[in-house]
This record gives sequence, structure tokens and C-alpha cells, in this order.
Amino acid sequence: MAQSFKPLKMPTQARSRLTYQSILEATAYILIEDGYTNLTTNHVAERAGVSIASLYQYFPNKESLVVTLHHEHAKSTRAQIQQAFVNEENASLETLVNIFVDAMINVHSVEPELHRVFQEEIPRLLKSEIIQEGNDEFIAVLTKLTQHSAHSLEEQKNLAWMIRTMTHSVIHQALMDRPDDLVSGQLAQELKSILLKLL
Amino acid sequence: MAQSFKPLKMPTQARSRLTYQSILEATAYILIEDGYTNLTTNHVAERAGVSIASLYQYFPNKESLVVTLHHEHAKSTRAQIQQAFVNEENASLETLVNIFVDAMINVHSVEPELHRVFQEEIPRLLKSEIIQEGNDEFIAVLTKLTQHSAHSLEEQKNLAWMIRTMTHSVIHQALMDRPDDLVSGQLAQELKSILLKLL
Amino acid sequence: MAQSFKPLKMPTQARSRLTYQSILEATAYILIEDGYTNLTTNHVAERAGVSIASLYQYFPNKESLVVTLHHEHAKSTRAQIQQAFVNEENASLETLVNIFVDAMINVHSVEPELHRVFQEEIPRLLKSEIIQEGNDEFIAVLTKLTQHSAHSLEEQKNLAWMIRTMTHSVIHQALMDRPDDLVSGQLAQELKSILLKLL
Amino acid sequence: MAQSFKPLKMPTQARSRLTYQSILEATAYILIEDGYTNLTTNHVAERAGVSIASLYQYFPNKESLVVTLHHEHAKSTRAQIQQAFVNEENASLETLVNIFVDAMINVHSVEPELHRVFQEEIPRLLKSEIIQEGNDEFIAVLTKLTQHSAHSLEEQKNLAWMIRTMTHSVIHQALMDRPDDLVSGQLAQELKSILLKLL
DNA sequence: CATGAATGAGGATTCATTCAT
DNA sequence: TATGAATGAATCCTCATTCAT
Repeated sequence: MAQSFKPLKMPTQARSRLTYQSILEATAYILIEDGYTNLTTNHVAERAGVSIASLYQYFPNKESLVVTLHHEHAKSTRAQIQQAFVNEENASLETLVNIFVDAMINVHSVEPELHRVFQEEIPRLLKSEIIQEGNDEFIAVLTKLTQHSAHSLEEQKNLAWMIRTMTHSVIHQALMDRPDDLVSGQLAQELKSILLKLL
Repeated sequence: MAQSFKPLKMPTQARSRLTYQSILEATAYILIEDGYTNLTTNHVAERAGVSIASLYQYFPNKESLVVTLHHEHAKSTRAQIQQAFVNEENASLETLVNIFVDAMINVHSVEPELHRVFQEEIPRLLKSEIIQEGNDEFIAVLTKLTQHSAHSLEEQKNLAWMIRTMTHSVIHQALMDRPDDLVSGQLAQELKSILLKLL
Repeated sequence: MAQSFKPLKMPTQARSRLTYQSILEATAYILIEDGYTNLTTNHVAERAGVSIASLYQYFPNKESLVVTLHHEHAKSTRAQIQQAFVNEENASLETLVNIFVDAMINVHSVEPELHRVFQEEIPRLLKSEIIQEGNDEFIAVLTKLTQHSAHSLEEQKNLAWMIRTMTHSVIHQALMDRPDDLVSGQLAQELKSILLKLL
Repeated sequence: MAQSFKPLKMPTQARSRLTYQSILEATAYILIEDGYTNLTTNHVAERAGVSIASLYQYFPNKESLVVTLHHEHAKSTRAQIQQAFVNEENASLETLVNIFVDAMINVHSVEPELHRVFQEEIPRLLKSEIIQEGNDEFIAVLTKLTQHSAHSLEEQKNLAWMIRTMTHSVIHQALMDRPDDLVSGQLAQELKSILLKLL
């Protein structure tokens, strides 16, 4: 139980970089297609077109595959969100909410299934690690929204937490229950309206 | 994959009933303790104090264990919620919201881990259509809340969906991030205030 | 590294007893034929005519196979030696030496290869466990020989240790270098003569 | 199984020699630390600080590592023993015995674990005929001791065999059971006394 | 010479499930 | 009805060894 989930070595040569990436891609594919329960290292290796031994040259165990994939995925997700707020320091509350909701939905429209798997199938695995790291950073972004309301700092943090939790779950659930409304913008509309009421 | 998840036979005799129940309880225990990934039929049988062969006399396969457990769990959950609204037909919006939030939190304060497992670890498994059954029924309850707002029927349904999704996820997330606030009532307070703003 | 090597369950029914025994026999066979390095659980199971899963129902891991086999082997070996001394309480030194050497050689003439494997290929494995247990008991038998010499108790113990070590190694080495002399009794002769000189 | 165990090429250049030696040293280290069962070529290469491919440039396979190491080790051991007898042609029996026992103990006090591994863990591997080479030579040294006794040549050889076997095993066993007595000289005392009685 | 990368065969172990009593 | 016993397929992972640069 005291194993590291970090990748064994960062590949340097071009050839190995490719191997490394194809393994992660295969992991994502199978995770989406078959779910974590049915993810096997042999299957991943086969799909990646590499030998099982190669897989283990870069990842110490099955779980590290998923943890690493999530790590990279979360990093790029966070970057996307923050990017959306660049040069919007002085925007109005309404603008900020619009940016936030759109960014969140955009983020989840790329590989939505992967988001779903991470949130719905393997929190136990991902929670046990350093994974929480990006959370505070994320909430910081949200504070941009809550500071417009004249609440105490404690209240602001709680409100930010609420908004993050709600927005996240609404989008995820919509991916399953209301996919059309997601695409049409209807859901974005509702979300924005709701968030504005809260702020 | 074309198998039925229904229990093989509803046991009628007393001893059978006990065996049946102890198997489901063992399933819940292990699900909570070790997660679905580590749930094995042998382990369940052992914990239930019955032979593995007995387990298969009542459940056709591993998945049926979890599906059945969820089925019963969801049924009792729904009953609890509906029970809370009995004789509250003419209550004010505020009262209804209070009842709803309190009921939802109460429901999740019993075996919160089990709720978590069902929502976060095995949605893929539970998505087998039959399972959704209770959902509409659940939204019906919520309509009690939304009908106070003067929206169209479509809007009402969407709003109900939003509220259910948000409330659910907020409580679940709070179980992990803000357990103290859940117990103290702080979270209930916030939730109620938010819902009122939305209605 | 903190695993138990004890068999998982002592079989009770007749059928399983047979399975259990055939697994141990297969272990002995392969140990002799291929050595510990080439002993695989799959190979053992196959040779025993049982499925690999059955093997793991009785033995928690590969090493427990060997440890258990050695345990039983050592027990019967000790019993044989002690048996030889029954009713010889008042025998002369020469008689005792004769009995001892003959018993030791007899013991090693049954499955000599198995003795060899235990001593030459897996002491690291066997030493890490409770295995040393029978040793004191064994030395006790030897004290019957050394008490005839008028040494101090400490010296007696050391002498007993010497004799055990020497006798053991001579027989083992003879199994490899001088098998004919073992069968002909020539080696027994030499050993007896040597031991008498020492006592 | 029909492979050669000889090293692929005796390296002549300085750097090669170093690589070659460091591989053998790593082999010894791991053999002592982890045992033959846990010796892997990758591990050896890593510890030696060379690539696995380099290892295979000097050694055709895993076994050749151990066989070569043993070969060199045995050679130096024999040399040490013989060295001890230089200029002692006319010494008394007692002196010869003293020299012999001291030399044997000295030899085993350097890297005693390595001796142990060779004798106790991999005799099957080392039995590949070539290995026995030094044995006769070794017995020749012993004949210096036995020729003092007025036995037939056959008897002399047998006695030499006995002495070698016993001395060897006593020292090895003492390394495990009576390490203090080895250091203090107590064991040397006992051994010398015993050998004198036999000669 | 040296090495980073790659691999296929195999090995220990688990698990859902069936069988025979 | 209940259960001890048995199993084969699959799973994670390792290792000796080869390849390409």
C-alpha cells in the first residue's frame, strides 16, 4: 500500500517519448470505453501497441497509469480555466460569471467521458494522493467571483466552495442527463442565471 | 453481459431471509471499507458467514449483489424523503425548502459512505436502465418546490433537476470537504439560503 | 516480507487431504528434479494434477510449499533418529556410535536428494523461519554420546555440535562424491571409527 | 541448457577491465545481500553502474556471472591455502594441522557470506563439471597432513576427503551458529584438537 | 564500446463461478 | 438447503535477453 504512483522515469529520447504518450492515450481510451474496473495493464499495452514490459518501464503499476493521466489532465484543465480569466481583472460580475461558466463547459466538452471517469469511478484512488493540490488554486480563481459580494472572508470561501461544487456537478450530470442542453447553450444559460442570483 | 441482475429468488423462509440479508449487509460493509474494486464474492460470503455456494444461491453474480443493495438502498432513501413531505401540502416555500434540505441531509447522514460509493464508484454499473426508475419519482417531489415559482412546466422541470443535482453534490462533497459544517448545521443553513434565492 | 508460510487450512475431508498431499509430493518431486530455482507454482499444480487455484487454497504462497514440506520432512527425520535410540539407554559408547551413524545414514538413504536440496539450495529460506526448532532436540540425542566423555557441560555441547555438523556434512557430501561407499558400508565404517576417536 | 558459461571475452583494455570487474563485484554484492533467487541481471547492471547491454557484452547469460565469480573466488581461495604451506615442507604434524586450520578459517573470514552462498545456495549450478577442477588440487594439499599417518594410499585419500569435508562444514556452520567462537579462536582450538586425534 | 529502449515468455496470485455431496 | 472443494481464465508484474543507434 505504500507504493509510489509516480511514473518511473521521464523518457528522454524521441522514441520513448512516443511510447510513453501512447500508453497514456491507451489508458484514457480504455478508461472511457471500459471503465476503471475493466482496465487491465495488458489491455492498455496492447492498445498502445507496445509490449507489457515497456509499459512497466515507465509506470510502476496499474494505478500509476491512471494517476499520471489524471495529473496531466487536471493540470491542463486548470490552465484552461485560468487562461480564460487573463486580462479580465476589471470585468463586471456578470462578465466574470459568463467567462467562468463558459470556460467550465468548454473544458468539459473536450473528452467529457474522461472527466466523468475521473470524477465518478476513481475518486477513491485519486483522493489518496497529492491530487488535491490544484484545488486551492482553483478556489482562488473563484474568489474573483465571490469578492464582488460583500461577505466576510469565511463566507466568501464557503460560497466559492458551493459554486465550484455545484457548477462541477451540474455540468457532469448534464453530460449524462441533458447532453443536448449542454450543446445548445441552454444549460449555460441556466447556470449563469443561477450563479448570478447567488452572488 | 446479457445477464440478469435480479436476485435469483426472494427467500420466504426465516432462515433464508437472514442469510439473504447478511449477504447484503456484508456487501455494504465491504463496499464501504474496501471499495468496489476490492469487493470479491468470496470475501462477501466469508464476512456474511455463509459459504460462497450459498451466496450464489441467492445472487446470480457479483454485480447483482451491488445492484440489489443499491435498489433497496435507493428505495428506502426515496421513502424517507417522501415521508418528510407528508402533511406538508400547504406549507410555505420556505418551510418546504427547510424540509427538503433537512431530509436530504438526514438521509445522507446514515451510512454516508454507502451513498458515496454508489455515486462515486459505480455509476457505470448502476446505470443499467432499471436503476433510474426512482428518479422521476424523485423529481416529482421536487416539483413541490418549483411550482411556487411562476415558470413554465419545462422550466420547472429543469429547475427541479438543477436543485436535485446541486443539493446532492453539495452534500456529498461536504461529506468529504466540510464534515464539521454538515454536523453543525452550517451547511444546511447555506444550502437553504441558496435554494431560497433560486426559487 | 512479513508473510506467514504456514499452510492456510488443514484439510478435513478425504478428498482435500489427497489434494493437499499430492501438492506436497509434487513439490518434492520438482524440488529434486529441477531445484528450487526452477520450482514454479504452476508446475507444481500441474504435476500434482490439481488446478493452480487449489494449490493456493492450501498454501498461501510458493515459499510455504517448501517450508511445509521441509517441516514435515524434518519432523519425520527427527522421529527416525530418536526411534533408533529407544531401549538403548544403557548401551556402550561403541554401540551408541554405531546406532547413531547407522541411523543417520539410513535417514539420508530415503529421498537423499530431498535432503540435499534442503541443505544446499534453500537454507536462506528455511533459516528465516521457525525451522530451527528441532535442533536442540536433536542435540539432546547427541548428548547421549558425549556424556561418556568426561568433559564439562559446555564442552559436551560443543562436541555434540561438532559431531552433528561433521556427520551431517560427511553424509551429504558422500551422497555426491562417494555414493558407492555409502551403500557398501565403507563410509559408515570410517565415520564410526572417526567418531569413536573423538569421544 | 547447452550454453557455455565462459565469459565472452577477456577484456584487455583498462576501461573494459574495470567494467568487467565492477560487474563481478556487483554480482557478489547482490548474491550476498539478496541471494541467488533474487539476483537479476538488470539489478547487477544497475549496481555495477553499467547498462544491461554492456553486461551482456562480457557475460553470455545470467549463470555465467555466478560461475565466473565462483571460478575467480575459488582460484584465490586455493592460492591462499597453498601459500600457507610454502616453506613448511618439513613441519611437524601438529604444525601442519595448525597451519591448515588457521588458513581455512582465514580464508572464510573474508567475505564469509560469499562462501556461504556458493556452498549453500547454488551447488546445483556450480556442479557443472569444470567447476570441480580445483578439488583434486585441494586434496593434494591435504595429503601433506594424511601422509603422516601410516595408512594405505586409498585410506589416505579417504581421510583427506573426510578432513576437507568436516573442516569445511564446521567452519561454515560456525559462521551461522557460533560466530563468536570463530573470532575468539575457540573454534580453531577445537578443530585442531579434533584433527590431531584423527591423524 | 556503450547504452537507452524494447520485448515475449513466463511466473505468482486472484477471482468469479461451478460441482458434488 | 447448505457447503467444502475445485477450477480455468485472467491479472499484475518480472526477467533474461535482444535491438538499434
